[in-house]
Amino acid sequence: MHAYKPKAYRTPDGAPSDIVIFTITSTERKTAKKALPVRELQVLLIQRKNWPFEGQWALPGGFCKDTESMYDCARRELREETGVTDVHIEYFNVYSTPGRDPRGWIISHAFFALVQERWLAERRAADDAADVRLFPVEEALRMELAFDHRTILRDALLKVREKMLTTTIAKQFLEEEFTISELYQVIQTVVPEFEEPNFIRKITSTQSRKGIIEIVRDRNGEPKLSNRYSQRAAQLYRFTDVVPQLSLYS
Amino acid sequence: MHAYKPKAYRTPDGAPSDIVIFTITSTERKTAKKALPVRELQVLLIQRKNWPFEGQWALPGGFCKDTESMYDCARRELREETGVTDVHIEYFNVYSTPGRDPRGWIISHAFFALVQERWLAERRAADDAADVRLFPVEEALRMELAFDHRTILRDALLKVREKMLTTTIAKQFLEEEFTISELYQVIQTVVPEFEEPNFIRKITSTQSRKGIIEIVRDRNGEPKLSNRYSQRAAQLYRFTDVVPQLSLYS
DNA sequence: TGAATAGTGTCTGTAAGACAGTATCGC
DNA sequence: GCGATACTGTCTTACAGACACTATTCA
Repeated sequence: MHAYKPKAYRTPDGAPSDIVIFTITSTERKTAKKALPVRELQVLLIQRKNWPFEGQWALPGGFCKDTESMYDCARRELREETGVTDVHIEYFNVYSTPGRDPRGWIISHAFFALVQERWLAERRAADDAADVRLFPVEEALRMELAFDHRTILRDALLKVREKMLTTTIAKQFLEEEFTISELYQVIQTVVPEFEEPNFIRKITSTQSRKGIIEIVRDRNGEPKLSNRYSQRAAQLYRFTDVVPQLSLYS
Repeated sequence: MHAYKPKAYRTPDGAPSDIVIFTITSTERKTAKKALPVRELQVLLIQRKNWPFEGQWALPGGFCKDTESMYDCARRELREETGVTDVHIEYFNVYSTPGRDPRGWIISHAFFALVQERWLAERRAADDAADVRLFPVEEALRMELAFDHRTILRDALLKVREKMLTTTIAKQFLEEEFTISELYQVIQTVVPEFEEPNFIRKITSTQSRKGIIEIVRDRNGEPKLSNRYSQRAAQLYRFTDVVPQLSLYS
């Protein structure tokens, strides 16, 4: 009936995805023999080797193809930039302020990914990047990043902090089996102001939330312990499939 | 240095925003004289009068211009479709599955808006729409909507339900001052399975959350009451500026 | 024995959850 | 007095928060 005119108006010059890749690095403390490692939240940046923002650090990302969804695009870029597959990747916002990219009208879709440090071991630079590096988040936030990537990084960090406290994404930074101290440390690494003196009581003996983790037992039904970081062996836990439902009103 | 070739690859044919406009309708019960109204969650749809999906119902929305951000676009579309400004509007997801729009490669950005029924009083159809109507959400979810709009509507509803229980967006559906019953009713209208026998105790006398609402007092410092819906006058409350921080771990 | 981690015991005050009871007021 | 809304009283159990105490093992 009505003919559709596809190019009556200007169309975008590209729809990329940008990915804020977070990891937690662990470094052993030399002071003590068996002690909890020092953990730090880091973000992966690449140094641009092309115009615009040549030489500046930027979030990894790239243009979406017409044969893939934004989510596919983000996963592909993550694989191409880091070699990593099968990790937690989540969309969180769109960045579309006019003029945000000197190349034209480019609408960027921001994802964050949570990756274990060991998956990044064999990371490799993509064509587009002169260098790839991890930076502590606090340092990255003080840098002058390409485009509006500092804003994107700040938003991603706020989102991850919120989700760290309201969902079970902490498991992305932990082994399948972990001790309560490790969990506590991971939460504190992402949310520095988090402090909870009676943490172990709350999580293990509070009816309303103890369902989210469970004690690991060996095949004899005996509680499974670990002394990786301690003299006295600690109980191992794992996350269950329970999806916590928080509510203001109940 | 490196010349930038803007049209080396195919670029998107458009980046629209689609808006899921929710409202709660109130209809008086004829049985009783002073009684709480029957409330229902409704969504605004428009009937398309152009190809594609001519004649089918769709979410309001439209293409973004290169002089505005996606958020600006959504607000403009909301104003054009309903005449409404200054309401809660929030971005929640991107829809980009290849083939989702027969007109080409079109990446849609989905927002939801929460609007009071009375703001929709003087709504008017846009050029593009043969008709504009409110549908109960449950009915809209059973309809065959244009494009992937049923998926978008379903996702929006899940998001709004989650936010209804974890943030103070309930205030978008209430007057500045409201009674506890009205608040309870609004929550139940959006989240039908919500039930909380001791609701009034929790919200008014629990240290950890009573900060989110406060008693309204008149200029003499006397508690301000309302008997709009009841024989016995009920205490009026208002939301404070407190932003609730929910946490699994504390 | 001390350092480092991993817990447990116990007490107090507050909150959750259930459910019955009272209050107000128009018809 | 009834119906409809709006609370309050009271009781039991659960949880929060504090803090001292015990447990395990290695250097």
